[in-house]
Amino acid sequence: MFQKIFNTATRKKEIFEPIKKGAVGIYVCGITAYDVCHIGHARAAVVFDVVVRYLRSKGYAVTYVKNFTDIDDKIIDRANREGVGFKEISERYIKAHDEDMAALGVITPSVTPRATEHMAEMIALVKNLEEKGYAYCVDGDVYFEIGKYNQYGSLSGRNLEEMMAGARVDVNDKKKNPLDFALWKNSKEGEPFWESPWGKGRPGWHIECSAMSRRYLGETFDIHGGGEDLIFPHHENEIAQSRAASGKPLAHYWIHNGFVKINSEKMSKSLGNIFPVKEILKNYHPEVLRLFMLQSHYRSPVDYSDDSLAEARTSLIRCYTTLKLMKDLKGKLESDSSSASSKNPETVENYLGRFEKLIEKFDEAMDDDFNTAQALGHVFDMIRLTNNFIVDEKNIASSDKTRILAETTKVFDHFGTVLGVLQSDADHFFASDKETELRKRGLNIDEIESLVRQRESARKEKDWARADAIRKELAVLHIVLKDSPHGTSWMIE
RNA sequence: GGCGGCAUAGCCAAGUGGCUAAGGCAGCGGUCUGCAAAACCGUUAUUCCCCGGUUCAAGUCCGGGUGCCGCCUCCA
Repeated sequence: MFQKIFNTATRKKEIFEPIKKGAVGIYVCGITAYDVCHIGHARAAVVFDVVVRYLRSKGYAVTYVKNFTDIDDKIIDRANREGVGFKEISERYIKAHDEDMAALGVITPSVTPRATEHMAEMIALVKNLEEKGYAYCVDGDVYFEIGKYNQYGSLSGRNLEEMMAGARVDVNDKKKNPLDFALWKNSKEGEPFWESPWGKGRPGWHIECSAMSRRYLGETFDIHGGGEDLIFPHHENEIAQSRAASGKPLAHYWIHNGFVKINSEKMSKSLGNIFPVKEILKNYHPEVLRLFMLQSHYRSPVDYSDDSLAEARTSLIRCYTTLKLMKDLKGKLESDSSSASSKNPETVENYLGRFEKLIEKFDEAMDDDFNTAQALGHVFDMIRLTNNFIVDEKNIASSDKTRILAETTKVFDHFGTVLGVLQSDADHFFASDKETELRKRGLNIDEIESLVRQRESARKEKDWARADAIRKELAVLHIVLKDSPHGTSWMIE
């Protein structure tokens, strides 16, 4: 099957053809390190994480570059407000970013370049543009002259007249055209600066991505990604700079992820509805957040709310319940020496055949522009099928069970590796979930366990009235009990 | 003002010309259970915002309307 990708540049799904067979170069715009990561950053990170994971699972050697913007107005502002150097701010938030990403199970990109470590490349690029006549210097600022570049607007589907009519562009009389953008900025008194042919200054925002993608992936590479808000002006400007400098296309495929809304509203500082990743992860297992995001297509907006995460948690519990059943059955099989044969040998082949089919369907969904929502549908089909097998288990010979279990494990490994979920041991997952829920609800584990023990002794004495009274008491706290021959376990609903 | 997107069950959400409109959550009936929970089985959209059109065939294409949203300014 071919990999299809919706290319923002053409607004169509296209068949993906890498420049170099078997290899993929992908550049994604990372964060500006001036604050902690919020759920929007998390979505972008998870989306491209899954893209890279899937391409790798298909055998591509993927070089994934995600940058850090570590010098910029907002970083300087924050440093001034706190009375510290800009480096302290950027270091702090890069570190926080790395912690969040690790917690979310996001695989570290192949290269994570920082703007400040590529000054020479940026200066060379700006110089190149100046020499070619695409850039002009005014008072130590260098601007890109869009009038000299006739393809401006190709990515975002705008033309110059429309944008001029829009008129909401910043007023700056140094520029020949209001849409010209800064490649290099003269540094003001007290601001950090680097020496350059235009005097002391610092890079404009867009130039770093052009310089760093070129350094690590070449003049033209396969995929460029980012949030949909970056289409204009950031990516438009990147294309203009790079293409003007090299005469070649910057990237063949442009992928943009949709936004996260909060309770149906746009997330914004003024509404005060920014959710830092760290806050969310206090209340939910990271895979809950991943599952929540992957249940929608990456280009659609997702609407974050407590209810929607709670729902995703329930779904994830369904998955881990099955993984736990598998684990227990595996344990049972190891100490089982019976050699009875299966009642219906064809059912065994039937299971194996259907597992195979689900892997194919999963991959087909992922091939179709990374349709994780559809792929998850097949994951849940696999959950149901595995549960069927577990119900059916008594009729199947041990050797066949072992075979089937090995196969289910393989299937879930594939799904889990691609989506970055189901990566925990089932018992660990439930333990961590229980801990999180207890903390969130302010419940005391000792009290609960004491009641559970009291109920267990009541049950031994067949004092059902007492047992049910305790069940009811715990139910008020949203605690659900599960009796089994080996004792009673509980979890929080 | 310009550009673009979305509208599918109680909720979330796939599906972009053709077998029975995925999947999750919630609900209902059943099996299992001392009672439950989990799991399983069955069930829940004669229909995809509205009106017209194209077609043998449309949720899916075209035209119009209504509603919601995003971008055009730093933003994942």
